[in-house]
Amino acid sequence: MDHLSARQKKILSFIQTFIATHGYPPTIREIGNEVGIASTSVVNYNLNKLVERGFIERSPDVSRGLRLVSDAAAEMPVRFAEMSHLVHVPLLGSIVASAPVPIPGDGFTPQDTDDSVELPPAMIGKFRSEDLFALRVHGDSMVDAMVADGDVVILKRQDTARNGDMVAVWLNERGETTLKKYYLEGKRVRLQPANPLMDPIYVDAEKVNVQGRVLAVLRTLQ
Amino acid sequence: MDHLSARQKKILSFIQTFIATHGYPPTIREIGNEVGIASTSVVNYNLNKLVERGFIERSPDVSRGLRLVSDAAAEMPVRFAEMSHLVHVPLLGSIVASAPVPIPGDGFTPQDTDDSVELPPAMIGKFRSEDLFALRVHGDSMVDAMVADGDVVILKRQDTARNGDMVAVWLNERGETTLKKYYLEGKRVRLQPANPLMDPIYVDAEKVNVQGRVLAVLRTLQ
DNA sequence: CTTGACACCGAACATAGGTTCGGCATATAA
DNA sequence: TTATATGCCGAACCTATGTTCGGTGTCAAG
Repeated sequence: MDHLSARQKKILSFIQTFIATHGYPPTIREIGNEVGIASTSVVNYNLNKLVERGFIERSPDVSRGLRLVSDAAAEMPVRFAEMSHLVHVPLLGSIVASAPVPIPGDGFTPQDTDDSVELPPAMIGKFRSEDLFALRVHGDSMVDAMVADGDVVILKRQDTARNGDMVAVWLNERGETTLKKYYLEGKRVRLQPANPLMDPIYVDAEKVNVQGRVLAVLRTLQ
Repeated sequence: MDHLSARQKKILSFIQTFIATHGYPPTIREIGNEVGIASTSVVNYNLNKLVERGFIERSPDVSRGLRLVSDAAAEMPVRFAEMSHLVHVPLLGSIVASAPVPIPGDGFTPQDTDDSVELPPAMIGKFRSEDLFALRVHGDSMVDAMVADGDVVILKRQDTARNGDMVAVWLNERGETTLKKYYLEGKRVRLQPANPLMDPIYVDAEKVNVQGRVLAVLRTLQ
């Protein structure tokens, strides 16, 4: 099966853009630097995976001896997407009301998952893609945030919020994760649902743990 | 002047064919071998001449650090360049409850607008991008469809629907546009809100004008 | 003739960059 | 549990490859 890990997708798209901008392919070390791989052997390892799956070809003992497989264009829309300029955001898991958000670095690292979401660069704005992660919403517990079952939420990892930010918070007193707009008012926090028909809740500021800021919500049907 | 020696022309054309066949540029020694130059320094010398005359560019200390300059590159297969870009969907206008949806070909053509939305190819699935258009939601009239003020809805133009499709419909009896899930039940249509807490409405099948099918909903914050 | 620019050679040098290998986790299979 | 496979790390290894430099021959100008 030609499923690629997030890391391999990242490598592939980096090779593509590198060739486009430089006119020659990147070295193993250049790839490792960009993708965040410490050892050249690991890059080598993943490049061989890409060869096995037919995305690239290599010439042994040749520096920069890489080429993208030419018929990848004609192949599948899947591969079409693999090599585009898209930003890959790791899909870390799911978000439910009854548990804290899985956050990268907190036992969840991007390498742990091979699932990822592709985003147009315009959607993530000026933020670095390393700070971003995605979660799939399960269940209808976020309906008051106008987020439906199956939606994907794009988050930027941060533990503080400014007024008006839509954030994912963990309310330790209630044992509950929720998505709300954040407003600090004195010593308490007003958490305002996105749905204008719903009422806000008020929580003591110390009981609010900001997990991340919501940058986008994606819903694809069918 | 622009004049190149026979040797330099030979070098240039070799670089071109080498890149075309290998996917990466040749080394100095590979060039020398092919063109019949014994010393690497002489190849280096002539390459610098080609740089001076603007035919190629070089990156110092980089193996195979060559690239053909624009017009030479224009002859190269640019297969990956254009396919790597995002799908552009025209943003035709806004969708409100009180007016029919602006549909391409119905007085609204993609050329009429210069605004567009970039999408990852994965999000539009197998559909042709020509059939797609986007609308921005204004106001809170779509909250029962879990669509908020400011969201962008990606639609595929079609005037029929299958059961379960999320569609944009114009209800001429009510004079209202709405986003609902479509279920044909006998001679009437059940229009089910996405929000599971809301109740469906029932409309005579002839009074329902399907404007398009919703493929995705995008919400970007900040 | 001398000088100097031009094109080239050969060899030595330095480093950019691919390859290999032992080891360490984690997960799934036996 | 013990295996086996996968993904990763770090270091050592070695060669592929760009750079430098002292020479040689030619030719035209001073």
